[in-house]
Amino acid sequence: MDRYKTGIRTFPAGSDLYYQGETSDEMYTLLDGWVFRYQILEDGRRQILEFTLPGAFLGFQPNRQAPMTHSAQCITDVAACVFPSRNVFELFRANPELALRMAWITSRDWTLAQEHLTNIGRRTARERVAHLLLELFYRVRLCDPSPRGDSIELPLTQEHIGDALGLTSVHVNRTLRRLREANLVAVEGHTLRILDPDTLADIAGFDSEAVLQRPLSTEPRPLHG
Amino acid sequence: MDRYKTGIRTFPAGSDLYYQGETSDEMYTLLDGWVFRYQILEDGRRQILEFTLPGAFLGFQPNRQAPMTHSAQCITDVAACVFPSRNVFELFRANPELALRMAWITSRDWTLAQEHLTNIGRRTARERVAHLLLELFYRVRLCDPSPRGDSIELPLTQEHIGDALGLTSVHVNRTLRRLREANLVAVEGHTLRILDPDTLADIAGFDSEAVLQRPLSTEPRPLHG
DNA sequence: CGCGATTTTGATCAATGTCAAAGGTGGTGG
DNA sequence: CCACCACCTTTGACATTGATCAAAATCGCG
Repeated sequence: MDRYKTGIRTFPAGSDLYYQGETSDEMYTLLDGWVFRYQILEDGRRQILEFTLPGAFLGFQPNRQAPMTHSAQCITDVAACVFPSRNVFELFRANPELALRMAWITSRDWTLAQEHLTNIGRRTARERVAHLLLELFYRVRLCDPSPRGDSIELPLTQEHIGDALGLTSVHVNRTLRRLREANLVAVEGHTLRILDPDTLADIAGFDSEAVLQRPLSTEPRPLHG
Repeated sequence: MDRYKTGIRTFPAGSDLYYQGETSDEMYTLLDGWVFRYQILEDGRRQILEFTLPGAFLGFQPNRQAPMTHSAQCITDVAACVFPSRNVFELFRANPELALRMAWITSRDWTLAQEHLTNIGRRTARERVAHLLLELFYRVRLCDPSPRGDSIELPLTQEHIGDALGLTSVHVNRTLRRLREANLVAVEGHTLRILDPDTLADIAGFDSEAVLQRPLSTEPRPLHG
Protein backbone atom coordinates (compact mmCIF):
# COMPACT_ATOMS: atom_id res chain seq x y z
CA MET A 1 0.00 0.00 0.00
CA ASP A 2 2.79 2.35 0.88
CA ARG A 3 4.10 2.14 -2.66
CA TYR A 4 0.98 3.83 -3.92
CA LYS A 5 0.78 6.72 -1.57
CA THR A 6 1.48 10.15 -2.92
CA GLY A 7 2.63 11.28 0.49
CA ILE A 8 1.60 12.69 3.81
CA ARG A 9 -0.19 16.00 3.78
CA THR A 10 -1.57 18.31 6.42
CA PHE A 11 -4.87 20.15 6.37
CA PRO A 12 -5.91 23.08 8.55
CA ALA A 13 -8.90 22.88 10.86
CA GLY A 14 -12.05 23.84 9.01
CA SER A 15 -10.85 22.76 5.57
CA ASP A 16 -12.57 20.05 3.56
CA LEU A 17 -10.84 16.95 2.21
CA TYR A 18 -13.50 16.59 -0.47
CA TYR A 19 -16.94 17.90 -1.26
CA GLN A 20 -20.29 16.28 -1.78
CA GLY A 21 -21.26 16.61 -5.44
CA GLU A 22 -17.71 16.76 -6.76
CA THR A 23 -15.62 13.86 -7.91
CA SER A 24 -12.52 13.13 -5.93
CA ASP A 25 -9.38 11.48 -7.21
CA GLU A 26 -7.80 11.03 -3.80
CA MET A 27 -8.30 8.84 -0.78
CA TYR A 28 -6.97 9.41 2.70
CA THR A 29 -5.82 7.52 5.73
CA LEU A 30 -6.27 9.80 8.68
CA LEU A 31 -3.06 9.87 10.72
CA ASP A 32 -3.73 12.64 13.20
CA GLY A 33 -6.65 14.88 14.10
CA TRP A 34 -10.44 14.70 13.86
CA VAL A 35 -12.53 14.76 10.68
CA PHE A 36 -16.27 14.49 10.14
CA ARG A 37 -18.27 13.33 7.15
CA TYR A 38 -21.45 15.25 6.46
CA GLN A 39 -24.21 16.04 4.02
CA ILE A 40 -25.77 19.42 3.37
CA LEU A 41 -29.32 20.04 2.18
CA GLU A 42 -30.14 22.81 -0.27
CA ASP A 43 -31.28 25.17 2.45
CA GLY A 44 -28.17 24.63 4.54
CA ARG A 45 -29.36 22.05 7.02
CA ARG A 46 -26.40 19.84 7.85
CA GLN A 47 -26.27 16.21 8.93
CA ILE A 48 -23.02 14.91 10.34
CA LEU A 49 -22.79 11.24 9.44
CA GLU A 50 -19.74 10.23 11.43
CA PHE A 51 -16.80 11.59 13.35
CA THR A 52 -13.63 9.86 12.22
CA LEU A 53 -10.48 9.34 14.25
CA PRO A 54 -6.90 8.50 13.31
CA GLY A 55 -6.76 5.24 11.41
CA ALA A 56 -9.94 5.97 9.46
CA PHE A 57 -10.00 5.56 5.72
CA LEU A 58 -11.74 8.37 3.83
CA GLY A 59 -12.76 9.09 0.27
CA PHE A 60 -13.41 5.59 -1.01
CA GLN A 61 -16.45 5.30 -3.21
CA PRO A 62 -17.18 2.21 -5.21
CA ASN A 63 -18.12 4.20 -8.27
CA ARG A 64 -15.25 6.53 -9.01
CA GLN A 65 -16.87 8.58 -11.72
CA ALA A 66 -19.82 9.36 -9.49
CA PRO A 67 -19.76 12.54 -7.43
CA MET A 68 -19.07 12.09 -3.73
CA THR A 69 -22.22 11.50 -1.73
CA HIS A 70 -20.88 13.44 1.25
CA SER A 71 -18.22 15.94 2.25
CA ALA A 72 -15.43 15.51 4.80
CA GLN A 73 -14.24 18.39 6.95
CA CYS A 74 -11.33 18.73 9.36
CA ILE A 75 -12.32 19.64 12.90
CA THR A 76 -8.74 20.03 14.06
CA ASP A 77 -5.56 20.38 12.08
CA VAL A 78 -5.12 17.07 10.34
CA ALA A 79 -2.33 14.91 8.99
CA ALA A 80 -3.31 12.32 6.41
CA CYS A 81 -1.72 9.88 4.08
CA VAL A 82 -2.95 10.56 0.55
CA PHE A 83 -3.53 8.01 -2.22
CA PRO A 84 -4.71 8.44 -5.77
CA SER A 85 -8.07 6.75 -6.25
CA ARG A 86 -7.45 6.46 -9.97
CA ASN A 87 -6.58 2.81 -9.88
CA VAL A 88 -8.13 1.48 -6.69
CA PHE A 89 -9.81 -1.40 -8.38
CA GLU A 90 -6.71 -2.45 -10.26
CA LEU A 91 -4.85 -2.14 -6.99
CA PHE A 92 -7.43 -4.28 -5.24
CA ARG A 93 -7.34 -6.86 -7.98
CA ALA A 94 -3.59 -7.06 -7.67
CA ASN A 95 -3.77 -7.24 -3.87
CA PRO A 96 -6.82 -9.26 -2.87
CA GLU A 97 -5.97 -8.78 0.77
CA LEU A 98 -6.53 -5.06 0.33
CA ALA A 99 -9.98 -5.61 -1.15
CA LEU A 100 -10.76 -7.75 1.84
CA ARG A 101 -9.63 -5.05 4.21
CA MET A 102 -11.68 -2.54 2.31
CA ALA A 103 -14.76 -4.71 2.66
CA TRP A 104 -13.99 -5.00 6.33
CA ILE A 105 -13.56 -1.28 6.84
CA THR A 106 -16.66 -0.33 4.90
CA SER A 107 -18.65 -2.89 6.76
CA ARG A 108 -17.53 -1.45 10.07
CA ASP A 109 -18.44 2.06 8.96
CA TRP A 110 -21.80 0.75 7.93
CA THR A 111 -22.40 -0.87 11.31
CA LEU A 112 -21.59 2.41 12.99
CA ALA A 113 -24.01 4.22 10.69
CA GLN A 114 -26.70 1.76 11.72
CA GLU A 115 -26.12 2.58 15.37
CA HIS A 116 -26.44 6.24 14.49
CA LEU A 117 -29.67 5.63 12.63
CA THR A 118 -31.20 3.96 15.65
CA ASN A 119 -29.83 6.67 17.88
CA ILE A 120 -31.34 9.49 15.89
CA GLY A 121 -34.51 7.73 14.86
CA ARG A 122 -35.59 6.19 18.11
CA ARG A 123 -33.97 7.88 21.08
CA THR A 124 -34.74 11.06 23.01
CA ALA A 125 -32.34 13.98 23.05
CA ARG A 126 -30.99 12.93 26.43
CA GLU A 127 -30.38 9.38 25.26
CA ARG A 128 -28.82 10.53 22.01
CA VAL A 129 -26.33 12.83 23.67
CA ALA A 130 -25.39 10.21 26.23
CA HIS A 131 -24.90 7.67 23.46
CA LEU A 132 -22.70 9.92 21.35
CA LEU A 133 -20.52 10.93 24.26
CA LEU A 134 -19.98 7.30 25.23
CA GLU A 135 -19.30 6.29 21.64
CA LEU A 136 -16.67 8.98 21.25
CA PHE A 137 -15.18 8.31 24.66
CA TYR A 138 -14.65 4.63 23.95
CA ARG A 139 -13.54 5.17 20.37
CA VAL A 140 -10.93 7.69 21.42
CA ARG A 141 -9.76 5.33 24.13
CA LEU A 142 -9.51 2.50 21.64
CA CYS A 143 -7.61 4.69 19.23
CA ASP A 144 -5.09 5.79 21.82
CA PRO A 145 -5.11 3.37 24.74
CA SER A 146 -2.40 5.14 26.69
CA PRO A 147 -4.35 7.70 28.68
CA ARG A 148 -6.35 5.63 31.09
CA GLY A 149 -8.65 7.88 33.04
CA ASP A 150 -12.15 9.22 32.82
CA SER A 151 -11.49 12.07 30.42
CA ILE A 152 -10.71 12.60 26.74
CA GLU A 153 -10.13 15.59 24.59
CA LEU A 154 -13.23 16.42 22.57
CA PRO A 155 -12.69 19.12 19.97
CA LEU A 156 -16.37 19.47 19.07
CA THR A 157 -18.70 22.43 19.33
CA GLN A 158 -22.25 21.92 20.51
CA GLU A 159 -23.27 22.63 16.96
CA HIS A 160 -21.25 19.64 15.76
CA ILE A 161 -23.00 17.49 18.32
CA GLY A 162 -26.40 18.81 17.33
CA ASP A 163 -25.76 18.24 13.64
CA ALA A 164 -24.67 14.69 14.34
CA LEU A 165 -27.75 13.95 16.44
CA GLY A 166 -30.48 15.75 14.54
CA LEU A 167 -30.86 18.38 17.29
CA THR A 168 -30.30 22.12 17.51
CA SER A 169 -27.23 23.33 19.31
CA VAL A 170 -29.48 25.14 21.77
CA HIS A 171 -31.16 21.92 22.76
CA VAL A 172 -27.81 20.13 22.97
CA ASN A 173 -26.72 22.82 25.40
CA ARG A 174 -29.72 22.31 27.67
CA THR A 175 -29.36 18.54 27.46
CA LEU A 176 -25.68 18.67 28.38
CA ARG A 177 -26.49 20.90 31.33
CA ARG A 178 -28.98 18.36 32.65
CA LEU A 179 -26.47 15.53 32.24
CA ARG A 180 -23.94 17.67 34.10
CA GLU A 181 -26.42 18.50 36.85
CA ALA A 182 -27.06 14.77 37.24
CA ASN A 183 -23.31 14.28 37.76
CA LEU A 184 -23.03 11.99 34.78
CA VAL A 185 -20.57 13.92 32.65
CA ALA A 186 -18.45 17.05 32.80
CA VAL A 187 -17.79 18.98 29.64
CA GLU A 188 -15.44 21.87 30.20
CA GLY A 189 -13.82 23.51 27.25
CA HIS A 190 -12.66 20.77 24.98
CA THR A 191 -12.42 18.13 27.66
CA LEU A 192 -15.03 15.48 28.25
CA ARG A 193 -15.12 13.59 31.51
CA ILE A 194 -17.35 10.58 31.92
CA LEU A 195 -18.26 10.59 35.60
CA ASP A 196 -20.75 7.75 35.70
CA PRO A 197 -20.25 5.45 32.71
CA ASP A 198 -22.64 2.77 33.95
CA THR A 199 -25.63 5.02 34.49
CA LEU A 200 -24.83 6.78 31.25
CA ALA A 201 -24.68 3.51 29.31
CA ASP A 202 -27.97 2.59 30.89
CA ILE A 203 -29.60 5.81 29.76
CA ALA A 204 -28.10 5.55 26.30
CA GLY A 205 -28.80 1.88 25.74
CA PHE A 206 -25.14 1.81 24.82
CA ASP A 207 -23.58 -1.47 23.74
CA SER A 208 -19.84 -1.01 23.50
CA GLU A 209 -19.42 -4.25 21.56
CA ALA A 210 -21.66 -3.12 18.75
CA VAL A 211 -20.02 0.26 18.47
CA LEU A 212 -16.39 -0.72 18.75
CA GLN A 213 -16.13 -3.89 16.62
CA ARG A 214 -12.48 -4.75 16.92
CA PRO A 215 -10.95 -6.87 14.22
CA LEU A 216 -10.02 -10.40 15.28
CA SER A 217 -6.54 -11.60 14.63
CA THR A 218 -7.68 -14.08 11.97
CA GLU A 219 -9.59 -11.45 10.12
CA PRO A 220 -8.59 -8.43 8.11
CA ARG A 221 -6.84 -5.44 9.57
CA PRO A 222 -7.23 -1.81 8.64
CA LEU A 223 -5.87 -0.73 5.30
CA HIS A 224 -2.91 1.20 6.44
CA GLY A 225 -0.75 2.22 9.36
CA MET B 1 -20.17 -18.54 -5.86
CA ASP B 2 -22.83 -21.01 -6.85
CA ARG B 3 -20.61 -23.88 -5.79
CA TYR B 4 -20.78 -22.68 -2.22
CA LYS B 5 -24.47 -22.22 -1.86
CA THR B 6 -26.34 -24.62 0.31
CA GLY B 7 -29.48 -24.05 -1.71
CA ILE B 8 -32.53 -21.94 -2.22
CA ARG B 9 -34.90 -21.67 0.69
CA THR B 10 -38.22 -19.93 1.27
CA PHE B 11 -39.28 -18.00 4.35
CA PRO B 12 -42.79 -16.96 5.33
CA ALA B 13 -43.78 -13.33 5.76
CA GLY B 14 -43.06 -12.19 9.30
CA SER B 15 -40.20 -14.62 9.92
CA ASP B 16 -36.68 -13.46 10.68
CA LEU B 17 -33.60 -14.52 8.70
CA TYR B 18 -31.39 -13.78 11.68
CA TYR B 19 -31.55 -11.97 14.98
CA GLN B 20 -29.64 -9.11 16.48
CA GLY B 21 -27.52 -10.44 19.35
CA GLU B 22 -27.17 -13.96 17.97
CA THR B 23 -24.41 -15.25 15.77
CA SER B 24 -25.40 -16.36 12.31
CA ASP B 25 -23.63 -18.94 10.20
CA GLU B 26 -25.55 -18.18 7.06
CA MET B 27 -25.68 -15.44 4.46
CA TYR B 28 -28.43 -14.80 1.97
CA THR B 29 -28.96 -13.43 -1.49
CA LEU B 30 -32.54 -12.26 -1.67
CA LEU B 31 -34.19 -13.68 -4.78
CA ASP B 32 -37.80 -12.73 -4.30
CA GLY B 33 -39.81 -10.71 -1.78
CA TRP B 34 -39.14 -7.83 0.61
CA VAL B 35 -36.99 -7.94 3.75
CA PHE B 36 -36.08 -5.23 6.22
CA ARG B 37 -33.11 -4.90 8.55
CA TYR B 38 -33.85 -3.45 11.96
CA GLN B 39 -32.65 -2.88 15.49
CA ILE B 40 -34.72 -3.13 18.64
CA LEU B 41 -34.09 -1.21 21.86
CA GLU B 42 -34.63 -2.78 25.25
CA ASP B 43 -38.03 -1.21 25.67
CA GLY B 44 -39.25 -2.34 22.27
CA ARG B 45 -38.65 0.78 20.21
CA ARG B 46 -37.76 -0.35 16.71
CA GLN B 47 -35.64 1.30 14.06
CA ILE B 48 -35.84 -0.04 10.53
CA LEU B 49 -32.45 0.50 8.93
CA GLU B 50 -33.20 -0.45 5.36
CA PHE B 51 -35.76 -2.15 3.16
CA THR B 52 -34.03 -4.65 0.92
CA LEU B 53 -35.22 -5.84 -2.48
CA PRO B 54 -34.34 -8.85 -4.62
CA GLY B 55 -30.64 -8.89 -5.38
CA ALA B 56 -29.67 -7.72 -1.90
CA PHE B 57 -27.02 -9.56 0.06
CA LEU B 58 -27.83 -10.13 3.72
CA GLY B 59 -26.08 -11.49 6.76
CA PHE B 60 -22.49 -10.53 6.03
CA GLN B 61 -20.60 -9.26 9.01
CA PRO B 62 -16.87 -8.75 8.94
CA ASN B 63 -16.44 -10.32 12.33
CA ARG B 64 -18.07 -13.71 12.20
CA GLN B 65 -17.83 -14.59 15.85
CA ALA B 66 -19.53 -11.38 16.84
CA PRO B 67 -23.28 -11.35 17.35
CA MET B 68 -25.30 -9.75 14.58
CA THR B 69 -25.76 -6.03 15.09
CA HIS B 70 -29.25 -6.09 13.60
CA SER B 71 -32.10 -8.44 12.71
CA ALA B 72 -33.62 -9.11 9.31
CA GLN B 73 -37.31 -9.83 8.89
CA CYS B 74 -39.38 -10.88 5.90
CA ILE B 75 -42.19 -8.51 4.97
CA THR B 76 -43.57 -10.81 2.31
CA ASP B 77 -42.93 -14.46 1.64
CA VAL B 78 -39.32 -14.64 0.58
CA ALA B 79 -37.08 -16.81 -1.54
CA ALA B 80 -33.38 -16.58 -0.86
CA CYS B 81 -30.19 -18.27 -1.83
CA VAL B 82 -28.39 -19.45 1.31
CA PHE B 83 -24.62 -19.64 1.87
CA PRO B 84 -22.63 -20.78 4.85
CA SER B 85 -20.69 -17.87 6.31
CA ARG B 86 -18.20 -20.26 7.88
CA ASN B 87 -15.52 -19.68 5.33
CA VAL B 88 -16.29 -16.31 3.78
CA PHE B 89 -12.83 -14.99 4.23
CA GLU B 90 -11.19 -18.09 2.81
CA LEU B 91 -13.64 -17.83 -0.05
CA PHE B 92 -12.80 -14.20 -0.58
CA ARG B 93 -9.10 -14.92 -0.48
CA ALA B 94 -9.57 -17.59 -3.10
CA ASN B 95 -11.75 -15.31 -5.24
CA PRO B 96 -10.46 -11.76 -4.99
CA GLU B 97 -13.19 -10.61 -7.33
CA LEU B 98 -15.74 -11.63 -4.72
CA ALA B 99 -14.05 -9.57 -2.04
CA LEU B 100 -14.16 -6.65 -4.40
CA ARG B 101 -17.84 -7.13 -5.00
CA MET B 102 -18.42 -7.42 -1.30
CA ALA B 103 -16.63 -4.12 -0.75
CA TRP B 104 -18.76 -2.64 -3.47
CA ILE B 105 -22.03 -3.92 -2.03
CA THR B 106 -21.23 -2.88 1.50
CA SER B 107 -20.21 0.52 0.29
CA ARG B 108 -23.50 0.95 -1.53
CA ASP B 109 -25.43 -0.09 1.57
CA TRP B 110 -23.44 2.40 3.53
CA THR B 111 -24.23 5.19 1.11
CA LEU B 112 -27.90 4.39 1.41
CA ALA B 113 -27.63 4.44 5.20
CA GLN B 114 -26.08 7.89 4.95
CA GLU B 115 -29.06 9.13 2.96
CA HIS B 116 -31.31 7.69 5.63
CA LEU B 117 -29.35 9.42 8.37
CA THR B 118 -29.78 12.77 6.71
CA ASN B 119 -33.41 12.03 6.03
CA ILE B 120 -34.20 11.19 9.64
CA GLY B 121 -31.88 13.68 11.25
CA ARG B 122 -32.59 16.77 9.23
CA ARG B 123 -35.92 16.56 7.45
CA THR B 124 -39.51 17.16 8.53
CA ALA B 125 -42.05 14.35 8.58
CA ARG B 126 -43.48 15.46 5.25
CA GLU B 127 -40.05 15.53 3.64
CA ARG B 128 -39.08 12.19 5.14
CA VAL B 129 -42.15 10.40 3.89
CA ALA B 130 -41.80 11.92 0.42
CA HIS B 131 -38.16 10.87 0.35
CA LEU B 132 -38.82 7.29 1.38
CA LEU B 133 -41.64 6.84 -1.10
CA LEU B 134 -39.48 8.13 -3.93
CA GLU B 135 -36.55 5.99 -2.85
CA LEU B 136 -38.64 2.86 -2.83
CA PHE B 137 -40.40 3.76 -6.04
CA TYR B 138 -37.16 4.15 -7.95
CA ARG B 139 -35.46 1.21 -6.31
CA VAL B 140 -38.35 -1.09 -7.18
CA ARG B 141 -38.32 0.23 -10.73
CA LEU B 142 -34.59 -0.38 -10.97
CA CYS B 143 -34.99 -3.86 -9.60
CA ASP B 144 -37.71 -4.80 -12.03
CA PRO B 145 -37.65 -2.42 -14.98
CA SER B 146 -40.54 -4.10 -16.78
CA PRO B 147 -43.56 -2.32 -15.31
CA ARG B 148 -43.25 1.20 -16.63
CA GLY B 149 -45.95 3.33 -15.09
CA ASP B 150 -46.47 5.49 -12.08
CA SER B 151 -47.27 2.75 -9.59
CA ILE B 152 -45.49 -0.01 -7.72
CA GLU B 153 -46.52 -2.61 -5.22
CA LEU B 154 -45.59 -1.55 -1.71
CA PRO B 155 -46.13 -4.26 0.90
CA LEU B 156 -45.48 -2.00 3.89
CA THR B 157 -47.70 -1.01 6.78
CA GLN B 158 -47.68 2.56 8.01
CA GLU B 159 -45.92 1.23 11.07
CA HIS B 160 -43.05 -0.03 8.91
CA ILE B 161 -42.80 3.41 7.36
CA GLY B 162 -42.85 5.09 10.75
CA ASP B 163 -40.19 2.78 12.16
CA ALA B 164 -37.98 3.49 9.17
CA LEU B 165 -38.41 7.24 9.49
CA GLY B 166 -38.34 7.76 13.25
CA LEU B 167 -42.04 8.66 13.33
CA THR B 168 -45.15 7.11 14.86
CA SER B 169 -47.54 5.31 12.56
CA VAL B 170 -50.23 7.80 13.52
CA HIS B 171 -48.15 10.66 12.29
CA VAL B 172 -47.24 8.78 9.12
CA ASN B 173 -50.94 8.38 8.49
CA ARG B 174 -51.65 12.08 8.79
CA THR B 175 -48.64 12.93 6.67
CA LEU B 176 -49.69 10.53 3.93
CA ARG B 177 -53.15 12.02 3.95
CA ARG B 178 -51.75 15.47 3.38
CA LEU B 179 -49.57 14.23 0.52
CA ARG B 180 -52.62 12.57 -0.97
CA GLU B 181 -54.73 15.71 -0.54
CA ALA B 182 -52.03 17.64 -2.37
CA ASN B 183 -52.34 15.16 -5.26
CA LEU B 184 -48.74 14.10 -4.94
CA VAL B 185 -49.17 10.39 -4.24
CA ALA B 186 -51.91 7.82 -3.96
CA VAL B 187 -51.51 4.97 -1.51
CA GLU B 188 -54.35 2.51 -1.75
CA GLY B 189 -53.97 -0.88 -0.20
CA HIS B 190 -50.54 -2.13 -1.10
CA THR B 191 -50.17 0.00 -4.19
CA LEU B 192 -48.20 3.21 -4.32
CA ARG B 193 -48.77 5.66 -7.15
CA ILE B 194 -46.46 8.59 -7.63
CA LEU B 195 -48.65 11.29 -9.16
CA ASP B 196 -46.24 14.20 -9.19
CA PRO B 197 -42.66 12.96 -9.03
CA ASP B 198 -41.11 16.37 -9.69
CA THR B 199 -42.88 18.24 -6.91
CA LEU B 200 -42.32 15.31 -4.64
CA ALA B 201 -38.60 15.22 -5.39
CA ASP B 202 -38.52 18.91 -4.71
CA ILE B 203 -40.16 18.52 -1.33
CA ALA B 204 -37.96 15.58 -0.42
CA GLY B 205 -34.69 17.01 -1.65
CA PHE B 206 -34.43 13.71 -3.44
CA ASP B 207 -31.40 13.01 -5.58
CA SER B 208 -31.97 9.82 -7.52
CA GLU B 209 -28.28 9.51 -8.43
CA ALA B 210 -27.20 9.37 -4.82
CA VAL B 211 -29.80 6.84 -3.85
CA LEU B 212 -29.60 4.49 -6.78
CA GLN B 213 -25.86 4.20 -7.45
CA ARG B 214 -25.75 1.81 -10.36
CA PRO B 215 -22.56 -0.13 -10.89
CA LEU B 216 -20.56 0.88 -13.93
CA SER B 217 -19.57 -1.76 -16.38
CA THR B 218 -15.89 -1.50 -15.52
CA GLU B 219 -16.56 -1.86 -11.86
CA PRO B 220 -17.74 -4.72 -9.69
CA ARG B 221 -21.16 -6.29 -10.01
CA PRO B 222 -23.36 -7.68 -7.29
CA LEU B 223 -22.24 -10.87 -5.65
CA HIS B 224 -24.76 -13.22 -7.05
CA GLY B 225 -27.54 -13.66 -9.55
C1' DC C 1 -69.57 -13.89 9.19
C1' DG C 2 -66.29 -12.58 12.50
C1' DC C 3 -61.86 -11.55 14.24
C1' DG C 4 -57.30 -9.47 14.41
C1' DA C 5 -54.61 -6.21 12.24
C1' DT C 6 -54.45 -1.84 10.14
C1' DT C 7 -56.01 2.70 9.03
C1' DT C 8 -58.17 6.87 10.20
C1' DT C 9 -59.52 10.69 13.04
C1' DG C 10 -59.89 13.69 17.24
C1' DA C 11 -58.21 15.85 21.51
C1' DT C 12 -54.52 16.84 24.20
C1' DC C 13 -49.64 16.94 25.69
C1' DA C 14 -44.58 16.86 25.71
C1' DA C 15 -40.35 17.40 23.40
C1' DT C 16 -37.80 20.10 20.70
C1' DG C 17 -37.24 24.17 17.67
C1' DT C 18 -37.04 29.23 17.02
C1' DC C 19 -35.81 33.76 18.13
C1' DA C 20 -33.28 36.82 20.77
C1' DA C 21 -29.94 38.51 23.79
C1' DA C 22 -26.44 38.31 27.25
C1' DG C 23 -22.08 36.31 28.88
C1' DG C 24 -17.53 33.75 27.84
C1' DT C 25 -13.37 32.53 25.52
C1' DG C 26 -9.39 32.45 22.83
C1' DG C 27 -6.73 34.39 19.41
C1' DT C 28 -4.70 38.33 16.91
C1' DG C 29 -2.90 42.59 15.92
C1' DG C 30 -1.74 47.03 17.53
C1' DC D 1 0.11 43.60 27.33
C1' DC D 2 -4.19 44.99 26.24
C1' DA D 3 -8.30 45.53 23.42
C1' DC D 4 -11.08 43.87 20.21
C1' DC D 5 -13.46 40.56 17.54
C1' DA D 6 -15.37 36.36 16.00
C1' DC D 7 -17.17 32.45 17.63
C1' DC D 8 -19.15 29.76 21.10
C1' DT D 9 -22.03 28.92 25.16
C1' DT D 10 -25.81 29.86 28.03
C1' DT D 11 -30.39 31.29 29.21
C1' DG D 12 -35.27 32.92 28.61
C1' DA D 13 -39.84 33.24 26.34
C1' DC D 14 -42.59 31.38 23.12
C1' DA D 15 -43.99 28.50 18.88
C1' DT D 16 -44.42 24.21 16.54
C1' DT D 17 -43.92 19.59 15.42
C1' DG D 18 -44.84 15.29 16.34
C1' DA D 19 -46.19 11.96 20.28
C1' DT D 20 -49.72 9.98 23.09
C1' DC D 21 -54.12 8.20 24.20
C1' DA D 22 -58.38 6.69 22.70
C1' DA D 23 -61.95 5.19 19.80
C1' DA D 24 -64.26 4.33 15.48
C1' DA D 25 -64.01 2.66 10.73
C1' DT D 26 -62.06 -0.46 7.43
C1' DC D 27 -59.66 -4.28 5.52
C1' DG D 28 -58.05 -8.98 4.75
C1' DC D 29 -58.69 -13.43 5.57
C1' DG D 30 -60.11 -17.94 7.44
